[in-house]
Amino acid sequence: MTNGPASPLSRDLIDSLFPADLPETEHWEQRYPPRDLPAGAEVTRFAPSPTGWLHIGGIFTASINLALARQSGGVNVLRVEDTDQSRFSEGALAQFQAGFDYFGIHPDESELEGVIRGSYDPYVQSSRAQIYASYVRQLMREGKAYPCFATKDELAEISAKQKATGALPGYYGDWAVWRDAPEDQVRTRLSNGDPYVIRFRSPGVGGQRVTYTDAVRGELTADDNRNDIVILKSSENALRLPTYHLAHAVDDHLMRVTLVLRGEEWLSSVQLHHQLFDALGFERVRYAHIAQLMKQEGGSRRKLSKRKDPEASVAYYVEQGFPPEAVQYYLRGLANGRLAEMPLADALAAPIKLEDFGSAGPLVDLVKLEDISADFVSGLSGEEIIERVSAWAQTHDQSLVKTLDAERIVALEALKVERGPEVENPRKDLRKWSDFRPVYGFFFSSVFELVTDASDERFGGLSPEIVRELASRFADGYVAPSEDTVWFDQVRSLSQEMGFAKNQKIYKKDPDSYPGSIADASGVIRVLLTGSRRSPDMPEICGALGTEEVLRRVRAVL
RNA sequence: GGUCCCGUCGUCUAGAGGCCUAGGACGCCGCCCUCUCAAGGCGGUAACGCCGGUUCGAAUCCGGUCGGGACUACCA
Repeated sequence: MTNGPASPLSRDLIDSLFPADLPETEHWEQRYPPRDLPAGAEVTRFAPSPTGWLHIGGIFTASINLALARQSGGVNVLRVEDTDQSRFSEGALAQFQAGFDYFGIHPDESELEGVIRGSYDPYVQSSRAQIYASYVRQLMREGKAYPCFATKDELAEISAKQKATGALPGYYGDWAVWRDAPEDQVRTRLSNGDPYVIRFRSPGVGGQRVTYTDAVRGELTADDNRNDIVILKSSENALRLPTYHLAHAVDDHLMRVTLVLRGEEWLSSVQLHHQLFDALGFERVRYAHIAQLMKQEGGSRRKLSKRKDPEASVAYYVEQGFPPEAVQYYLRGLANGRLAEMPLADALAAPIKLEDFGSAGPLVDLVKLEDISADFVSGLSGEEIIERVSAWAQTHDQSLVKTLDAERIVALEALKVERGPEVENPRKDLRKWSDFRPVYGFFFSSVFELVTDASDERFGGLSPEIVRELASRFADGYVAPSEDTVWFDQVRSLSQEMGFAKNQKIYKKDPDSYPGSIADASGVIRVLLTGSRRSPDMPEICGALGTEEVLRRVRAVL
């Protein structure tokens, strides 16, 4: 078995496979010179495929990449990996943009919506076909790559035989039928116009072990790669594009990337990538393989999947209106556990450490995220909340925008209730912007629906007569809240006059003697005012609503 | 099947041979506060996957085993 670069095909044959004016690799090396950066500066990159909304794991990886570059005084690149035309989804780039904007991720170099930032462009792989071709030609001239005419069926046959005989799957050794094919055979197929791919001639030997260091996992050992993987896709396509492996090597070298941070699903490709870097004469990059975000399913866990799990897509967080800070904080805590123990602002400012990454894939815990989020929102002022809710509603709840615009004063009053700098223990009833309507909607006359039926079940089974009497007497004697009165006293005395139990304990001891407890009585007023048995502090609500509106709501049931 | 990665409360984790009767956070449960919620206060529940070995001593080191995950494409 031959492994080293065997006698290459003749130069004229190889060159005839490429455009005559294709630049030499030296051209690209000069076009994309090493970066002038201080020592220790990391050049990182985030390289998603345009297949729709970003995976939340993408935001995870993207922000860590960005942080690593920023905290080291380096550069962060966004590169679009669209070498698989069949998976391309229209609008994906706009969705990337929307996701990045939402989370405030702004790479230093990118190419989105036609705007190029950075001088190592283009940043979209389908625009780099010529570059890859130069390097493939070089590899072929050196006998490190060769054309393969095996058809899909032939490949399937090979793999079936391997399976039947228990041989390792792959295109290697005797299975690599085109690896050392005689030149005249290649010429014949070429003149027939048969489609072909270019394969890498792997220098790997079966059973050979290799060791390398991963920046998060430390020293790793594995069998060396010996598969002659495809590096340039079929000539059937008008535009010959590379596979991920070749594109990764060429792009990360030419973009002068120093640290490749990617998901652990790439771990088993490292040996191959090292071979490729070596064959191309590139300096090897440092790798950091981080764990995948997981999802609990039954007794086991699996990769969080965009197809199955709504929370896997960035769209979910954007649509629900989770504050980006909270999501970022949560994600950072997942990356480096110690950051989760810090206050949000500190954690977002603290550096990320590769060695602090956990190796196991964490489960995404939406409940925890919501807790973080509620805590974050409770620290915001009413103005800030309105601003953010409005911005969110702009694309997700148009009618709420109108309400907020028209009744801004009301909105402000609503958000003053048990909130603000002087409040020691602010309300934590808002986790995401979409919570605003269900939680605070009743403050707005245009959103609130009057409760007109005295036998409404929200009154908790009190007789309609009692409900009406309560409403009527409350309204008639209503006094707006003020500083020197205890507002609730009017409810208290009214409910006592009507025979309600003074408190829950008394009522529970002897339920038959009372129509209900004071909680039931105040519940009636609460339902009339808010439409719900649960609400913030009533006097504050009344203050915000104003006497006229309070009376209108209470009397609606009469 | 093969290769690799991973394994501490339900979840995220702290833990680098004695500071571990294993700490924190979220959740859950209870109590308190209370006109209902959201909170808040206090308390509680709950984990080193398993088996061997090394050692005076192991969650920490070693071996095995079990379990989970990833890869095994002209997808990334």
